[in-house]
Amino acid sequence: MKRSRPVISRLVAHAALSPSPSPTDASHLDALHLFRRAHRRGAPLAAEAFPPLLFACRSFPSLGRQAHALMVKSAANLHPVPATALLDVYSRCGLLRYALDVFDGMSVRDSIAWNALISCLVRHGLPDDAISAFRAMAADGGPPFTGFTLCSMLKACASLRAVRLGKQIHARVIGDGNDSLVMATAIIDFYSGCGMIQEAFDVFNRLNSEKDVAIYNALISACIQNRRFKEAFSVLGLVRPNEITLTCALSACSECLSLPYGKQVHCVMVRHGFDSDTTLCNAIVDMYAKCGELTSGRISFEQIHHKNVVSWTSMIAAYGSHGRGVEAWKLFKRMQEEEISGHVSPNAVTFLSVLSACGHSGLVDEGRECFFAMQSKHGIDPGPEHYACFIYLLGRAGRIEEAWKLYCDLILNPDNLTSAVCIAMLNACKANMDLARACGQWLGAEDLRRMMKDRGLKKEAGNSQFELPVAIET
DNA sequence: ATAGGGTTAG
Repeated sequence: MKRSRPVISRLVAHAALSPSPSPTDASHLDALHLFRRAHRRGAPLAAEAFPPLLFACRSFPSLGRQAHALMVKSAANLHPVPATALLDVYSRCGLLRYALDVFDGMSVRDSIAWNALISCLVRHGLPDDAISAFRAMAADGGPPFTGFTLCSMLKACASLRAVRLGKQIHARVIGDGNDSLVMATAIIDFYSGCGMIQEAFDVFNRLNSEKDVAIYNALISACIQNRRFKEAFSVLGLVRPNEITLTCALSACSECLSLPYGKQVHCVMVRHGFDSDTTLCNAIVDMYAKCGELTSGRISFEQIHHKNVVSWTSMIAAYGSHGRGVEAWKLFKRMQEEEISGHVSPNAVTFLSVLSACGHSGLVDEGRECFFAMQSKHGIDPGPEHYACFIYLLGRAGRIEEAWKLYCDLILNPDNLTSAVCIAMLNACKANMDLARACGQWLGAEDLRRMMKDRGLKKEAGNSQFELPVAIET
């Protein structure tokens, strides 16, 4: 069975064909090669072999599926340890369905298996299901909670703004005497997500232990999320920054339109040799674009070693917001050339950015091509926000009938009748009051109220500059 | 085998 069916060989060959753009991927590939050699020599597929193998599969989602097949062959999938590792790989690769199937198939579920499930649900934006799982875990016969469980639950509570449950968990953490930094960081992040900045500061100030950079980052991020930029910058002055600290700092600079401070952060980044961190580089591109320095943004973009989908999308969006639709479109085309060589592919946000850029510049044909290609070529279903953007584009270009037709198809499903869609259609109807009335007829009082509420929530804050009180520690 | 802090749109 070992030599005649070299599944791992094919699996690793497949990995070698696809490019490995980051050093992490490369080391994972090394691990896969090692596994292949052992497997070729006829080493038994012991259950212990799978967790490290699955760890290496994080970089290569298609391999996880094949590792799973090997686990079934050797019955390793019946052991909770490799099964949990498998669940986690599926979760990290965005394969929710497979992850849940693994959990359902487990006959023994310890705390770690439950934790991995809850973490998976939170990661996939299903906080309600995470809470249901949490309650199921608490039911008779379930394994006990651990700090891991409570950390994931705090995240679920933040995304639901479930203040009561979150506070109950906070109380439980105190009752357990769990005063770890990880837990405190999760609690700060929970209060921050619920808009309770004072509570976040209280947790931070009550800590007795030595603080690490992650908890400072959480506090800085909390200030920024709650628009307390001055405080964000003063906390920033208290910590030796890492890549994440600087990324936070940049988002504050972008929000405040503070170019001089953004440049300082850029300098600190270079001095610390953090320029291989793609996320940080993406924030640099965004900061320059938001502060009006499009060319500096472009230069920074070109210098990113391992551009990911966010890098490309940020630059496309930068051109779009500067009214440079043609440049945005060109970059989108170039991105797709890179896609053919296997590096990156556009996601839903990319398409929205392209549609928006085309809309601002009146590129109707390009916008239409983009809208239809996202489904047919890339298998991404447009959400209501894509429809809204496309309808807006068509309306601005005077293609009211085309917009109307799209709108009528769209709202056959009431879930699509979002405020953005209605506003876009009403905008398109400006030149045609009969259509505007027809459009308005679809809306009940509830919808109108919802629309106005949504508009209120999304109102842009005014852009003003202010002096920043401290300098960054280098 | 599971947990904390980060970037993209409207």
